[in-house]
Amino acid sequence: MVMMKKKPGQGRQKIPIAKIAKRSNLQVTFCKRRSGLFKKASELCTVCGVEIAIVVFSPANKPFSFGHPHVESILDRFLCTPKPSTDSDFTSQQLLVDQAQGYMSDSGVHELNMVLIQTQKHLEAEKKRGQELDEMSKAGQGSSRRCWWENPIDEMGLHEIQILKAAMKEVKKNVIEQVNKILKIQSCAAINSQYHSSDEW
Amino acid sequence: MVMMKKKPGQGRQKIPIAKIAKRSNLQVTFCKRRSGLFKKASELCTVCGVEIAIVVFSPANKPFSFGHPHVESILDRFLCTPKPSTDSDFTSQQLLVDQAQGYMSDSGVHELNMVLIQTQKHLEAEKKRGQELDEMSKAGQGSSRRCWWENPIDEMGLHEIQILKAAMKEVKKNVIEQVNKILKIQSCAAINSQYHSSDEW
DNA sequence: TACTATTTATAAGA
DNA sequence: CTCTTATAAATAGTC
Repeated sequence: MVMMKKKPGQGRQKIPIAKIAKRSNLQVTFCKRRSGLFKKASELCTVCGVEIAIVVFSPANKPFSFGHPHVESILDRFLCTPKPSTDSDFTSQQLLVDQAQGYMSDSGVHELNMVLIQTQKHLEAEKKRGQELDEMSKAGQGSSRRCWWENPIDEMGLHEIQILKAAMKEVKKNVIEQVNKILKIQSCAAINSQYHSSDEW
Repeated sequence: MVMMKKKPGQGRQKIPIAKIAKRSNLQVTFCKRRSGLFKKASELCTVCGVEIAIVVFSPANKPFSFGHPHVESILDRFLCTPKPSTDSDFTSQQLLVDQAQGYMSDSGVHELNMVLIQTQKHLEAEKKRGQELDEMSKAGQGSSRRCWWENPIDEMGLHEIQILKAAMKEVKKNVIEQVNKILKIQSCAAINSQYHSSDEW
């Protein structure tokens, strides 16, 4: 920090190594450190050009989140990524982008990158959609021709109804995701069409 | 930090306020700052006794994650929590552009093209697979089959109808919101970063 | 919220 | 990756 004046304050005290603070300080400390954490994340995004999502539940169980470019997109991507890892572990799913560690640069690279990014988003969407269709197909091959949750509700038992109720939020989320996918695909297709006319890139 | 010796090193240099680093330093910087970020998160967990999950995609698109107690439990909880869409969120529309122009722009055009082509091939494959699954799903359903929400209402009990009515109302509202949001973003041709925080605990 | 004394994080270099 | 060092940045305690 920048210091301009000198006053006999006591400054930052010794390190309370860990554990908990008293509740009077807990709220202040949480706010400060959460702000600091999000700032660090923001800097990391900017400096290194990466995508980060942070979810924090406050001492009062209030959700706080940071995300660039978008919390949910990152979480979706992460949750759809095979990650046989444990917490704080570093998994890696090498994407094709890794092969693009090049040296020379040229005009039009920016446009290419934009197209690549859009295409990869499109790919992710298609992959996920494929997985979902896979699950639907798998489920439809059971003893019944249709999924259990597609049955009329009055044919369900109490347990199924409860599950359905609990699943409504999931349904809502999935609908929203579908809309996002469609829109992404449309925008991607539009951008791609601009470049498909060129034979060589 | 503890200092015991003095040598004419150059120490921490001035603040590269933001933007991007050159690729030689990018990897190192990313590792250092990611470590620092996770450490900060860990401290926040311990000191304030809260739950935190962080997901980071590296410059090479490798997923890194931190979570206490568990990443997925926190993400699940967050995704199931009604999201206040109009919290204090800041947007940095330049981030994606900067990212594309910076980190990836030193990739060769040829390499980028190769990556793009491969990605598009992959995309086509996924699309085709999705269509096939779509056909299977459609065929398996038959004419008598339809989505559960398309079932005649008189097959449902009154209580279930009320539940579904309320739920679908929610779905509709959220979908509209999401669509408007996405369209707005697309019209700006920018991707924004979100910073959701609740003022109350 | 602001300020300050300190602690902590980290950019470069070896 | 690890270690060192000088310096930038975060923050605990206080008002």
